[in-house]
Amino acid sequence: MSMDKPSNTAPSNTADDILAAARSFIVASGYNGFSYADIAEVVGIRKASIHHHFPSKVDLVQTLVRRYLEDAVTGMTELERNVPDPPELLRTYAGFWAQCIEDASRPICVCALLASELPALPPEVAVEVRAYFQFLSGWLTRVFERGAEQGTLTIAAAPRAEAEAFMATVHGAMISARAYGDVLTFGMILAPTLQKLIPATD
Amino acid sequence: MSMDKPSNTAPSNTADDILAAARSFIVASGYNGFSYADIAEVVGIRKASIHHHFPSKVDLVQTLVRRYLEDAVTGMTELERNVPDPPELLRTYAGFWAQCIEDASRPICVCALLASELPALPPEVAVEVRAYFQFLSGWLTRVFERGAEQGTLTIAAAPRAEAEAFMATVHGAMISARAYGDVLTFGMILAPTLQKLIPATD
DNA sequence: CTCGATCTACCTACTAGTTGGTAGGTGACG
DNA sequence: CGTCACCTACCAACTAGTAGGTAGATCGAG
Repeated sequence: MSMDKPSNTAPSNTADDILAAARSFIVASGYNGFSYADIAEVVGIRKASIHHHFPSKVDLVQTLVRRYLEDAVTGMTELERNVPDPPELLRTYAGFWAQCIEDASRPICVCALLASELPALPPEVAVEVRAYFQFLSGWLTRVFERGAEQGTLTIAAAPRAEAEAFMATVHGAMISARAYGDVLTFGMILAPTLQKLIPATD
Repeated sequence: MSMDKPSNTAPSNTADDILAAARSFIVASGYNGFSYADIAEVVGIRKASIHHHFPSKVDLVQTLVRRYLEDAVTGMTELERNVPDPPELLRTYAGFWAQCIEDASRPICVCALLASELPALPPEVAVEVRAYFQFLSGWLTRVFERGAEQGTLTIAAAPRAEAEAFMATVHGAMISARAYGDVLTFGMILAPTLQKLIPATD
């Protein structure tokens, strides 16, 4: 199997290209909205070659979502180190997605989209999507707990409930932006949401 | 398989059966998540017969979403006549969906799901989905306007923004409930959301 | 240094099954 | 009679996935 060091023989980025293509298809139309043929065309290889990197579609999407979660974990960890203030943390998180939607680089969260069609997902993928929600909800819960302790966030219910509500609003705002075809909708929705959570200071 | 005849003189309800089957498939897995063969099996007719009622898949889903919107319009109008109080209106709306999710009868809003995969939808369907969002947002905006005038709703931003935020939270909460596989999640999310909007009366 | 074994990344060609959709026929009924 | 609702029997295109082959890089042994 693989005891080799990937340090020198790195240039095979085809697997990453496949994952990137798959992600762009998934955020456009979900798990059933793309085929190996679609990916083959944009990556520039033959359909069968995809199976060399990802034996089945389940493997491909499972890898994709797992990596998506890993990126979220590292991203949130880094964000928290740079920006320790709970209100600023929420603002930065919301601002990140506002930016992603406005420049169309990531018009919606992969896991939010996949969760909406979760009953139809292969179980291997479903479990990864669920893990993403649990991680994000846990992270937000800790932010709200800290904000409540410090008095820097105004919360009316348990931190867990506030975190789930905040996450739901973010995901719903992505969907609304998509429904209206208006990238500014996301920011319009998050503004009052953040305003209610952050005591007026200025 | 049996040729049981609809001896009751009712008009052909096959079209409605097809629409009902399509809806249950769509809420499970989206536009690309079902086929004419799937519908034929649960309705108990042959695949080709569906084309007699709905010439194409686009016709079928377009009819479905249009009727979904019509039902929403009549439902909201009736609701507003019975329950004129803005806070109670929001509570009833949220409670309706909480009930639908808990008894699994409508585990998610058809249009919220379709909106998430909107770029992949046929334009005829996309326009109906957009119309649903516009109607619901408009209705909620009027509720928030009235609540703000009366002082029965505590809003921090423009009624339109509050309405969009509320709608987004409802849709996001549906997705979270689905992601966690926990029907009580929806209610947990809506509780603090409503609490913030409705001034304490006790 | 060279020979061959092995591995990687890709290919052509194919399979079995599914997709939405069509053509044309049949029996019931007013 | 014609219309309606449904049928059988198709179709071309597409689905994920498989079989087997090839060019080139790598590597260890003689």
